[in-house]
Amino acid sequence: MGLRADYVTRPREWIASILAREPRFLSAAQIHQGLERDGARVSLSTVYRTLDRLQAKGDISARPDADGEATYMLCEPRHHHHHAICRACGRVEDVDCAAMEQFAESLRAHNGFELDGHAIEFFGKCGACR
Amino acid sequence: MGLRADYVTRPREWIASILAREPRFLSAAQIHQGLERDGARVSLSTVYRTLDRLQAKGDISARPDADGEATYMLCEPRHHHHHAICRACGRVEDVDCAAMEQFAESLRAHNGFELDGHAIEFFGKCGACR
DNA sequence: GGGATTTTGCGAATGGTTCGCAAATGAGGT
DNA sequence: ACCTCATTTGCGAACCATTCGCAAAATCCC
Repeated sequence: MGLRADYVTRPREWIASILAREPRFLSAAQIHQGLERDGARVSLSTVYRTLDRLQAKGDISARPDADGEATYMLCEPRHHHHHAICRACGRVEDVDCAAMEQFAESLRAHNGFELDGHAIEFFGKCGACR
Repeated sequence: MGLRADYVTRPREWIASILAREPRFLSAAQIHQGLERDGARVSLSTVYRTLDRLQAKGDISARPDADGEATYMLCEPRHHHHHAICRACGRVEDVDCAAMEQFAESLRAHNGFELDGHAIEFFGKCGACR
C-alpha cells in the first residue's frame, strides 16, 4: 500500500518536454497549444494540475504576465537570481544578484526598510533579436 | 457640442479619495469594499472603468498581485522609480533607481542584453511594521 | 432650467482557472 | 502477463475577476 505516489505518465512527460525546450514564460493555454501541435492530446485541466504540481516541487517558477495571466518556466527558484526578458521573443536569461547587496544596504539606511527579498525584471532585446 | 468631455462625478471623487489615502496597491474589489464602508454606493463596474481611466491618464500605476489579480495605486509611473512593498501591511515606499545604471552596464557587457527598461520589487518590513 | 453628452448601474457575457466524478492509466506484486 | 488498487486524466460544470450592452441618471454648459 504505497502512500504518496508519483506516477510517470505520458501527459507529464509531454508537458515537461515542452517546458524543457522553451526558455521563456508560457501560459497554460500556450503549453496546451504546443501539445496539440506535437500531436499530444492532453486536457487543459491536466496542464494546470501538472503545472501546480511542478511548482509545488520547486521545478518551475511562475509569474503573472502584464494581463494577470499565469505563466510558467522551467527554472529553479531555489537558488535566488533574476531574469532578463527579451521584449521581442520572450527569451529569459538568468542574472545573478551580486550587485543587489549594496543596493539593499542603502535602502535600509535611507528608508529604514528591512529587506528580506526582492524581484527584478529587465526588459530589452536579447543577443539573438538585436 | 463639446467633444472629449471629462465629467467630475461623485463616484470618481470617492474612488480618488480612497486611492489618495492608501499608500498601497488595492484591487478593484478592495476599493469597492472601502467605498461601501464609507457609505458610498458605487457599482463594481464603475470602479473598474474609473481605474482604467485613471491609468490611461497616467495618474495611477497597476500591477497584478501574486495571484494575478489586478491592483492599483496612486503613483505617477511617468517619473521612473521602484517600489519597496511591506510584506506585513502592503505599504509602498518609492525608491529611485540611481544604482541601477551600473548594473545595466554589466548586464550589457556580460550577457549582450540590450536593456531598455526594468522593474524591481523589494519585499520586507517597513519602519512602522518592524 | 433645458438639451446634448457622458457616466452609472445592472445583468449578462467572457475568459482564465478550479472542481467533482467516472473512466483510464501506472505501479507493484503474484 | 494478469490483478488489484491508488493515482491521474478528461469532461463538463462551477467559479471568479473583468468586460460589455443598454436604458436610466448625472453632469455640463448655455
